[in-house]
This record gives sequence, C-alpha cells and structure tokens, in this order.
Amino acid sequence: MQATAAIEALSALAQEHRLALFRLLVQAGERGMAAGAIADALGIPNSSLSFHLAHLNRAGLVRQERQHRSLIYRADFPAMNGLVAYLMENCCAGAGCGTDAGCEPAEIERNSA
Amino acid sequence: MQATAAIEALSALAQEHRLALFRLLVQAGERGMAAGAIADALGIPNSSLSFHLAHLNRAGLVRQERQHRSLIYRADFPAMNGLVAYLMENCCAGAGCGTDAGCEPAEIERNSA
DNA sequence: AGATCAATTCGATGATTGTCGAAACAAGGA
DNA sequence: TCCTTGTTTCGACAATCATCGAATTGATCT
Repeated sequence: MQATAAIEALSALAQEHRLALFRLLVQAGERGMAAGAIADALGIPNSSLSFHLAHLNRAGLVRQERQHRSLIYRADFPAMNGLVAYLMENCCAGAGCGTDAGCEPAEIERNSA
Repeated sequence: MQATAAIEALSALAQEHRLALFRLLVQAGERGMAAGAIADALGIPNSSLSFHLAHLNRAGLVRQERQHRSLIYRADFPAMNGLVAYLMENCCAGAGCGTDAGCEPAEIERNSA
C-alpha cells in the first residue's frame, strides 16, 4: 500500500457517517447491504449517503455490485487489512509484533435475507 | 472505544504529514523521538510539526514525555490496537476473524541512541 | 540574572469538505 | 412506451483545516 492510498482510506473513515457506514458493512459481512437499506439504517438522506458511498468506494474500502434495481455494497476486507498493515509497518523496530492477523469474511450464503 | 474517539484518531492519521509522523514513531518503538528530530526527519517547519503533534496527541495516538530540554514523543500502541478493534467490531457477523492481534512495543532499552 | 536552545501558540490566508433538495439517470414492470 | 422505483449527480452554502513566519513560553547552563 502506498501513502496516498492509505490517506484516502483513512480520510474516508474519518467521518461520522462514513465510519458508521463502514462498520455496518463490516458487520453485514459478505451479505452486504443495498444503498437504500443503508440510508434507512443510518437515517441520512439518499443524496448524502451516495456522496459518502462514493467516497468509500473511491478509497477502495467498499465494493459495489448491481442486483436487480439495487446496488449492493460490501466492505473490502483485504483493503482494510492492507491499511492496518501499512499503519503498523516495521512496528517496534522489527520486533515480532503480531500485526499480520487478517479478517476474512465468513462465506455466508449471499442474498439470504 | 467510542465513535467520536475513533473519528478523532482516524482524522488525525488522515493527513500526509501526520501519517508519516505516526509511522515514524511506530518504527521508532519505545525509544521514541524528540520533536526536533521528527521535524528534521520529515522536513517540515517546527510550527507546522507542532500543530500536527498536538493533533495526534489530542487524538490519543501519541504520548509525550519531557527529557531535559526535549520533548520525546512515542506512538501509543494500545490506542492504535483499540482503533483497529473498533473498526473490525463484530466482523463478519461474528464469524471468528482473527482481529484481536495486537502490537506490543518490544521493551527496547530507552535512551540508547 | 542573562543567554541560549527546544518547542508551542498566534494570526491570517487559501483550500477542502459535508449537507441536502432538486433534477437526472438507470433498470425493470405493466 | 409509459410509469415506478432505486440511486446518483448538480449546485450553492457554511464550516473546518493546513500552512508557516513571528512572537512566546519553558527549561537549562554559566
């Protein structure tokens, strides 16, 4: 990961609504959520949400996939793990710190609910 | 960790100079670095650096300690680990993701160089 | 006390960001 | 084709942020 990509990702997360949004997608896991459902859950107008989704998408933290009329958004776990790895690079002057633990979404059945 | 604290920490890291600064301190580990040495390493004016250090300090990501005439700054690893834990809370709908790996600074002798 | 060094605060400026209604766009259904 | 639904883009405004020289504070030595 490069510095500019890390800054993009961090500034994407450094905002009340986007942070809540990302954590919502983390908890939704592989199932993901439609844009409308997210706006509903967070209680913000569609246009505002769209702005934030685009921000997270541009930063590479979420992926989108069309499903019928809805756009399903999912957290991008590899990107998140890469960000954490970048932050902790050469942690503690090379002393073996367990910073390489990742988070892989449990392959839950998609489109189940 | 609370949402506001997480946002403080993330927005503190979401800036070119502060990100480089934090990573510098992560790599310095328990030894830490004096403000002047940091300004030197990053090549930014003292007043600008002080602004950024205060930002990271306010966010709880660094700690400062006076040593003779200098102020030594160190990365706060527990705070960083707490932030990552918050981001990945309830990851993947509770499926066991290894997100609790922390980074503990190896107790290197202080003031060695 | 006076001198010196390290670091922070002040102040003004230019740039970026978040918000949200209205309008536009995309994809299906009748 | 017309209509409906889900989502994004546009536009304008207020608010926040980064920068850096100059002045200030705090600590140490003689």
